[in-house]
Amino acid sequence: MTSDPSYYRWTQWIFLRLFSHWYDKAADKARPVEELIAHFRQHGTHGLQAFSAEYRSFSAQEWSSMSPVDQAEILMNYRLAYRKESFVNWCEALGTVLANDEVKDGLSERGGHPVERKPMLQWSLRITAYAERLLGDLEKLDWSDALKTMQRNWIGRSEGAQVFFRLDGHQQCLEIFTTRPDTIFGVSFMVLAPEHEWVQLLTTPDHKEEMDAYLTYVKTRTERERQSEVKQVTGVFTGAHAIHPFTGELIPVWVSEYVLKDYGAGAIMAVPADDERDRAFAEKFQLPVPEIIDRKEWPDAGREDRRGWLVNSGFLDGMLIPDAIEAVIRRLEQEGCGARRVNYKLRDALFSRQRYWGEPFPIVYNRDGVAVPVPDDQLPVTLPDLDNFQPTKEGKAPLARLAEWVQLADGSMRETDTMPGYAGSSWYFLRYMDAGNATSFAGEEELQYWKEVDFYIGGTEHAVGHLMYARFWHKFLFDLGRVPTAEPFRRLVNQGMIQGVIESLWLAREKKDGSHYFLSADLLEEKDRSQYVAIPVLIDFVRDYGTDLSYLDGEGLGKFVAWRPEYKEAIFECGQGVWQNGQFMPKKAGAVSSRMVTYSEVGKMSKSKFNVINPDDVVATYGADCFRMYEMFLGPIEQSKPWDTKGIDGVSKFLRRFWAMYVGEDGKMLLSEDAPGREMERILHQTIRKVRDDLERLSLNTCISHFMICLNELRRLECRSAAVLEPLIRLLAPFAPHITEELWHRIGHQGSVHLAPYPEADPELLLADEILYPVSINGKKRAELMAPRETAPSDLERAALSLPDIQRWLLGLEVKKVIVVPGRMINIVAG
RNA sequence: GCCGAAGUGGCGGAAUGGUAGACGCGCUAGACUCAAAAUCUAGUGUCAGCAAUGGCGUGCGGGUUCGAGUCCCGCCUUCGGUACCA
Repeated sequence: MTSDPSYYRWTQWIFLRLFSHWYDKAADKARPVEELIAHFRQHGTHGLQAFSAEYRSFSAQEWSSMSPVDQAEILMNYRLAYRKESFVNWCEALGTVLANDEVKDGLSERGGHPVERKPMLQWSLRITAYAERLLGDLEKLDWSDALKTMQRNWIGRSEGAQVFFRLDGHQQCLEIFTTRPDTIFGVSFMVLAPEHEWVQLLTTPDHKEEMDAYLTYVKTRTERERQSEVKQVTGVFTGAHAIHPFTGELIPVWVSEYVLKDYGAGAIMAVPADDERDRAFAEKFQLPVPEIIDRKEWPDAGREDRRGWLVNSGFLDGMLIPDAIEAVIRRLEQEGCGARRVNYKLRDALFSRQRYWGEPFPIVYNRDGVAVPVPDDQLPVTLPDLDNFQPTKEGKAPLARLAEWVQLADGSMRETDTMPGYAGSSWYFLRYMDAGNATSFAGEEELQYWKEVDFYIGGTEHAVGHLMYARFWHKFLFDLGRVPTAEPFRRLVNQGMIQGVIESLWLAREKKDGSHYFLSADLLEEKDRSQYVAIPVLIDFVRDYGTDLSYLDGEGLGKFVAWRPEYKEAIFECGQGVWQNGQFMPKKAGAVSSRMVTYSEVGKMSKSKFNVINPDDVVATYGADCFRMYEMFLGPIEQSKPWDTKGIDGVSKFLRRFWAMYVGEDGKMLLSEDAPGREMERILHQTIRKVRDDLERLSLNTCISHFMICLNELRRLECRSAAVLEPLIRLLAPFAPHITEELWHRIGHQGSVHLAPYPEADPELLLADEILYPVSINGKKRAELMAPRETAPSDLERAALSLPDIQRWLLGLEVKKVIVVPGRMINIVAG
């Protein structure tokens, strides 16, 4: 649906709104760019509180004298959809950009080619402008705490200070962010991210060679690796020095991959005395570690507890940490070399993809290269047909191949990147409210009627991706007055993931005799594991799928290399022999067939893992109702588990028996108008109550078992009474929508069963006349007692004590106390 | 490391502090059938016993309680999330 032009027309439309709006921090909402331009014209940047990437100030006059190209560039700093240089995982050999998922240990998952971090001009969405609201509004939502915590951590708000350090021999000041400005007297070095724009500028000639080598090394490392290998400390000295704002001391400036470009200012002041990473770095490179916090009074306190007295810290000496933080910020502000600052871990969302399948951007570039929106009345910009979906040699998106599509008559050129999957998925729920609307993404009246999504059931895998983007788009549309609520999803429950088994082959990192070399999983020893990369295999090729010994036979290997031509000539070491180019060469006589064991692990079912099981097959065999009920029956909704059809027959039997209750083998209806027995009514009403209760707490698996129990009992009673069986259809309708609808019509109703009222339990009919009491001695059950519902506790006690079994057990014991819980149990305390 | 969740038969799982293992799968036996499938009936935690019956049983060790899978304390294990976040 999101890939249909009549839908993505509105995705493009929303994108253009994002493009033409900026975030006003004073009003705390998005406003049209025209208003920003008006402000620039009158006041320049004076008095402006806007969310932007760079802080630049200019006067009204300076603005007016700028060229249109320069003005456009300035505006890009403010637009909510904007273009900037971003780092991507570039794979030269494949000529494409890869997702973090597709890169393993610096090599592409496909083919094992080197991948490097490369800056490219990309569209991004300024979600960071909404960070505070995305954080604050979480409070109002009826979501699980686990999910809220995840979003909070992802947004990662931290309070601290930005500090500017003058640089020795340079004009510029180096900006850093710290949550602990009080430790400023403990700074013994500075660290820049390798991508920091001043690395080249600051590196002195005698350190240049070492720095270039280091930067080359860092390029081969993905962000994920840089963040996961905590133990290895690497870095290079630039040769430059910063000047301490209070002491005037010279502080060496280093570059290290442990500092990330996109967080804070991309540079830190390192305080080895109070930061583990800084300390490890100082130890490795023998930098001083000045002590500045005295924690003697709080021996158990960690860094996070912020307990301690400041020492060796100039004017901060003798202060407690929280007081020192306040004092130092005040002083930094007075001296104009720093300010209080709130920082977020959340980063702007990369919105460009160099792929074919995606919504085209409704953007053209004029002769000056300025991005210009396609007018609303020319939307949608549709995805043109293409016969080659590869990126171009220069790394441009596949659409760039279509010169006649890209090049417009007036000399301007179309954007050739496409939008990512989450573009369409960020607002689809709004389209459901008014799917056919041709003049708006959804009509105002419809939006007012439906408002937001009352109840959203989704997997945790969307916790910080989809759910964050959708909230952001929704808030933006709310600012525009286009949706009535500030949040899209009021209540949210995380269902467990249906997992799959991921099957992979081990590929050696090093080629053997110039060929790719795969090793059967049963032959790989633990110690050699780091020398191999797991290459996922389409599970259709695998024999004994899901077992420890799942494998590819010769046929499977043939399919594998046909599917992955880059491994056409690879060597497959199978143990008993070697398979290559469709031939199996046994090592010794007697080995007949190849058996390439795959590595199996339970994980999410995902297109990228090639382990998706299509429910169509199950639906074709068992029907959609059965599939639906079996999924419910599997277990608690929030629990993840691998997909397994082992128990599906039970549900299938239930549905067939259910049908057989109503319809005879000759197709005739079996219902009678006879008055139902009391027991039948009780069974029905107890089932109604239990199903309603369990539905309320989303315990769907127990609902299904209540239906099974109900059916078993009604079958035992040979129930045909319409007074019982008619409400039962309505009760089952949400669980088995098709079969119930069919039965509903067969028993003579016209409308849909799904519009009929849901049955309510009659409390009068719920209670059984007799209750079977367990009789325990000291908490151990020794006998049972059947008694009428209204029996008084004292009578129950007498009856229990007189049971023969109980008398036998009580021989030689003294009864000390009898506990009777009416309707529940009887316990005799004896000793 | 931190945060979160969970440990119950051969398996998926059930149990407001009150009969542990509901319901289903699987398995065993029987009925129907020439036979099989399908269907139906019965049994199925474990140990001892022909049986009646009894002992033991919810990861491990303690505790609270008339009574603990459930509550409390301490451990173990597994799964999920997350991490050079300055």
